[in-house]
Amino acid sequence: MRPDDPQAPPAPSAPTARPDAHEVAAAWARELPGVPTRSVPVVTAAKLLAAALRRRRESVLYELGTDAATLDLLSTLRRAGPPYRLTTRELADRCLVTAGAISQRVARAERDGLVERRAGAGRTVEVALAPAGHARVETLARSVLEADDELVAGLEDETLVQLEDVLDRWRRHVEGRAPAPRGSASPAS
Amino acid sequence: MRPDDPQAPPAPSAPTARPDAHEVAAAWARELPGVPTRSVPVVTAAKLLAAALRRRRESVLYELGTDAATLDLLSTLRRAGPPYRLTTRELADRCLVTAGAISQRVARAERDGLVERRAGAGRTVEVALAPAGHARVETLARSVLEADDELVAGLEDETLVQLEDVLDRWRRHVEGRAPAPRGSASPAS
DNA sequence: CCGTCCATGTTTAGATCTAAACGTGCGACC
DNA sequence: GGTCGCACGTTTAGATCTAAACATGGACGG
Repeated sequence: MRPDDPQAPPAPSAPTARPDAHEVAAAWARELPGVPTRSVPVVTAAKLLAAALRRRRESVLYELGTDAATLDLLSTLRRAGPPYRLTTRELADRCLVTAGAISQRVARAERDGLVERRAGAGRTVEVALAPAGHARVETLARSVLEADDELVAGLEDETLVQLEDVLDRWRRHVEGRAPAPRGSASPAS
Repeated sequence: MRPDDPQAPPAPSAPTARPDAHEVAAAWARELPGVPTRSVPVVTAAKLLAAALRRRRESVLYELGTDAATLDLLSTLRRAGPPYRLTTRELADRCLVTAGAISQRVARAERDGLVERRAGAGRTVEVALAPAGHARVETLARSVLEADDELVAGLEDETLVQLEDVLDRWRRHVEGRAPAPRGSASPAS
């Protein structure tokens, strides 16, 4: 993270002509008759939604001078509550990435003065929020959660619960058909 | 892509203890009283679903000896129909990645004998499916679409349409609040 | 006590993407 | 005609992740 780096690249730019999922399905049906294309529109919709959420999150974070990986690290420490300290392994488990990735994230955050590393029991390493990191994550978390809140502002509580339920059940169904490795989605904010 | 590489890494492994989204929301509410957490469960659910879909896709492709980027390239050419040839720019637009990424994807695929590059009109470069690539994408597309079909096998057509509709509308809402840059989701198969 | 094994962290190699720096056909405009 | 500038494609630098190679502290069994 380089908060005030003047060399920082410009924020995300304009949208692209998006190929329509139904056209894709139609193209497959035309080119490979007999192949099942019923899944194409929904699967595509799910992917595009997640991509849109991710881009929006990144855009918000870019404005705040940071990135998703750093927020994930800091917010995991913050949510853990006092004394805001976790080992590399605990972080890896909670952030759903490998320990190697945490090691690198911590190195970057430490370089920026946001966290501190100290030896813990045995061979463990404890990562603690530094004062600067604590102040930082407070701002970031509030901004991101408030931004996210806008995304569901127009939705009834009941609608929200139903949507969450559908998405969760579908996910479990998908996971049931193929085990999930570590890494990928950061569930938190 | 290295179809039969004996040095290939093992396929995706076991699941990880997943932090519950409601617990995350509760933790924020506890640590930062007043911050809105209503969005956390749904946003998390959407991300995790997309991650699950992605992992499953990757797992299927791993079995078939390839990867998502290559499939995206080959299937975009295949879906275009005869003569199965597109310029770098057309590919970039349809695959939703930068032209630089396409250049690299094509270099890899060309190295594997799946596509061929030839000069087109002006400064354009045309990428065409090589015979091996054509045969390959046929298998890949069928396998992937059939695997995806299982994911929606238990769902009524009407349910599917409704779900797609909700996801699409939510995505448009999200995109309306923050422009989408290029790159990210591959919509196709 | 000592050796084996396991869990933990870090480091490195490799993959892949974006953004930006380049090099270059071509058409527009004067 | 000549020049300018755009659009295209490639290349490079930098970011970030996973998997694997390492290194090491502790526990447990003999």
